[in-house]
Amino acid sequence: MKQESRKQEIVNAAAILFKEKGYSAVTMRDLATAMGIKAASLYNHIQSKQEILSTIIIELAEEFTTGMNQIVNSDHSAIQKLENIISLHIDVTLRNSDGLASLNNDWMHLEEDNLLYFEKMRNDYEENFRQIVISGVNTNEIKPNNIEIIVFSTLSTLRTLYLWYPKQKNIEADMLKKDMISVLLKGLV
Amino acid sequence: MKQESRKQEIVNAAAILFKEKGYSAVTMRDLATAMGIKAASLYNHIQSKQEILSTIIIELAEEFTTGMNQIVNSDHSAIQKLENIISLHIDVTLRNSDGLASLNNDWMHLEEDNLLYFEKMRNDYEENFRQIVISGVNTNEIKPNNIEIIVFSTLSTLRTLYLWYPKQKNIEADMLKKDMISVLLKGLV
DNA sequence: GTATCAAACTAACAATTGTTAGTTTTGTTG
DNA sequence: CAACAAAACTAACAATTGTTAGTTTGATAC
Repeated sequence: MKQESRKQEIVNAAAILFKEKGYSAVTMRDLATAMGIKAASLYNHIQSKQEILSTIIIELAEEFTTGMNQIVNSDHSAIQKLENIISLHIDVTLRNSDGLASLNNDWMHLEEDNLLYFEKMRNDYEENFRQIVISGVNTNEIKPNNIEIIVFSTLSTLRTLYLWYPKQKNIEADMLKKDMISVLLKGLV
Repeated sequence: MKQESRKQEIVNAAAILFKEKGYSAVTMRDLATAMGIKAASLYNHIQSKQEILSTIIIELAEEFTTGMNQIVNSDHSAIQKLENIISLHIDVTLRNSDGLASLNNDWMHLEEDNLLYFEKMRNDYEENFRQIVISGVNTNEIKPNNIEIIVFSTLSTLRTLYLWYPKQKNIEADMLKKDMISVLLKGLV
């Protein structure tokens, strides 16, 4: 469908505005102005404001879920798995850092099924992460610090990448991955 | 003033609601309901919704600024200073984790002077942090990884403490500080 | 018991919100 | 050119927003 293209433009523009002010503070008229059209015209392409939000968030959450599942089902060491998770976050952040703002800050404005679906994906993701850390501790790959603190501190850094990365102009993805692995993981070993 | 007390109750209730849904999504009627009164009655104690937000955020930002200034002006080593910064974040988080949600997610809804004032404090704080890391690298206390990545990963963890700490019931402040210092700093050394 | 004052109330406002209905414009295809 | 669909428009709606004005309540002090 060609309409997909115009809808995607709207979703992308919305993600930028949501990043700046949050979902609730962005009006359909704001979004329309950003697109150079009138608010009512948006509804030729989308069904509701809520649909825009869920399009942004669910797609990203599914990307993370898919990536995490591949990593979990691989036969790498715990440390290698953590390196792949870091790599996953950096890749997704590079591809759609605007949308990640909504995923991090506006997920609670999802409604009904999408809210439950998102929360399940998020919980599963965290639990997979936790199990990888635990297995790493068991195989002596990872120093036996408090598990929750390791999980939290690593995840919070990865989740906040979207805020930080766009500001760093002179860092390439590969360099970033290398340094991030060094800073986040070498301390744990 | 006795009124200070009632105002503080409102501000505290607001911080909880702002944490759950964000500043823009919380209405004065929501807040009034949480206080068990009608929306108009709130205005006997506060001047505007905006005043509530700035009260929450500016107070916290000033706490961080004061704490950071003391640390910067001390004659400790860079590592000791970083340990004190971690300690500062944990103390503030313990005292007011609800308010920290607004500081992190709703600061952009501050208006005029308060917005500028906040942004200046935030920038100064980051710059102080950065200089401490740099001096630590210069004295060989800290491994010479990319400075920005060290600053970002450490700060992002500290800034997100408010999300995580209230969920951990069986961790005391001292234990948390010890583990946090271990996870965040030992890796850098 | 009357005066006082903080703190609640009712009622209403002007502005803004997401959204719908119906119409016109634009560009492409036969 | 005629036909069609995509995509814009105007106009309006019902609901909700932050806030104000004026009034009543309830407790404390004289």
